[in-house]
Amino acid sequence: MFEIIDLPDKAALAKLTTRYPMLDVPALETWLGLLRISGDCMNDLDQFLARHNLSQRKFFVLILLMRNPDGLKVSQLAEGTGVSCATMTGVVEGLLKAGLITRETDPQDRRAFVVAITTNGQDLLDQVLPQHYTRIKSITACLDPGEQKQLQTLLSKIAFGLHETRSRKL
Amino acid sequence: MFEIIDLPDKAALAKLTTRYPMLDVPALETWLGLLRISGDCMNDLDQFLARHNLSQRKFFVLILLMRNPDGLKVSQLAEGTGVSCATMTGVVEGLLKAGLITRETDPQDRRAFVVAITTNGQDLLDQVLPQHYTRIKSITACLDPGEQKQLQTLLSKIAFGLHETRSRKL
DNA sequence: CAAATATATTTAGCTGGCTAAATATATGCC
DNA sequence: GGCATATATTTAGCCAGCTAAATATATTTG
Repeated sequence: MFEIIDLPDKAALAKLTTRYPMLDVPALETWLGLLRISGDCMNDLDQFLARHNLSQRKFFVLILLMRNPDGLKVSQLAEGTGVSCATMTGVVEGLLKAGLITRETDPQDRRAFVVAITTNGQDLLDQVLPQHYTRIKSITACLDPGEQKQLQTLLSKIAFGLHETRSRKL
Repeated sequence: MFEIIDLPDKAALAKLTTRYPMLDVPALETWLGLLRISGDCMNDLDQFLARHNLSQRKFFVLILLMRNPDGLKVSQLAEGTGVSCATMTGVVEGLLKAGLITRETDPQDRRAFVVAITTNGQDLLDQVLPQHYTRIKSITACLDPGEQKQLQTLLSKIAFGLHETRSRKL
């Protein structure tokens, strides 16, 4: 997790700039601010979910399964939550043990397993998601609708800049 | 790492709202957007640093040591980069092996070690930081100075909202 | 001054990522 | 039909976090 506590102050930044003239202080502050705040949000999410014995990964898997009542293959879960199949095997293992999902062989493809949410799993989501959504509403409550739109626009510009930077192979 | 690939579309969100009426769709979109983009930036940073055989943690440690030429204790490094002392022991181990830092007993406190950056370590930073700062400038280049200020303001409102939410123990 | 407490670091063992290789099954192409 | 290739999953082994307990040294206090 990104968690710089000891951020440079103005004096430190000035010194850095003499050593590294390409340093754009406002750009760095913007970037640091983004990663810092979002890191805090991420930690907060982890702590909230931990109270329900869930990790981010398990939580996302349950949500994906709720959206797909016919079940999903392990590989689809891996792709949908951005981890490898090997990792997803472990996540599925944990959720199975907790009784939150089922895993059955796919009648269409005997290589594959179809994973589906159980009543217990849905009950857990029905308990966690209302709190989760209430928290998210509270976290963003300081932004009026216009500001939320603004933030999303600015973030998408960053996403574009990131994409550009990568395609320029910097 | 936060990495939801399969975000809900409008139809899925509408369905969710009927099940969970407290769901504020724009708030959720704002929050998801923030964590998504910053997750992408984080992955990008990891990949960039990996090309120089550095992790985020090692990188931050080297930067802290550059800012503190007289060296820092293991506990100070742990605190400054947001990990436990136990974890920092491992990070220091790796940096020692790579010849980027030194570790000597503190003459003032024989329980402690003082860690300092070596010439090799500084040379590595002198190679990595210019690229790093150039990349950050490029990533944020789509935002003019006013927009950068705006983004920072909006982010600090989120930080405030997060703090409020936590102190309300939601 | 000696005992209790606090601080600095390390060790051991856990968790949850990862990749690469193994296994099983499907699919495509002669 | 049968071989080559592709896909789905698991296993094994690595890395980097974490906490709790161990060790060593400082500091405080009766």
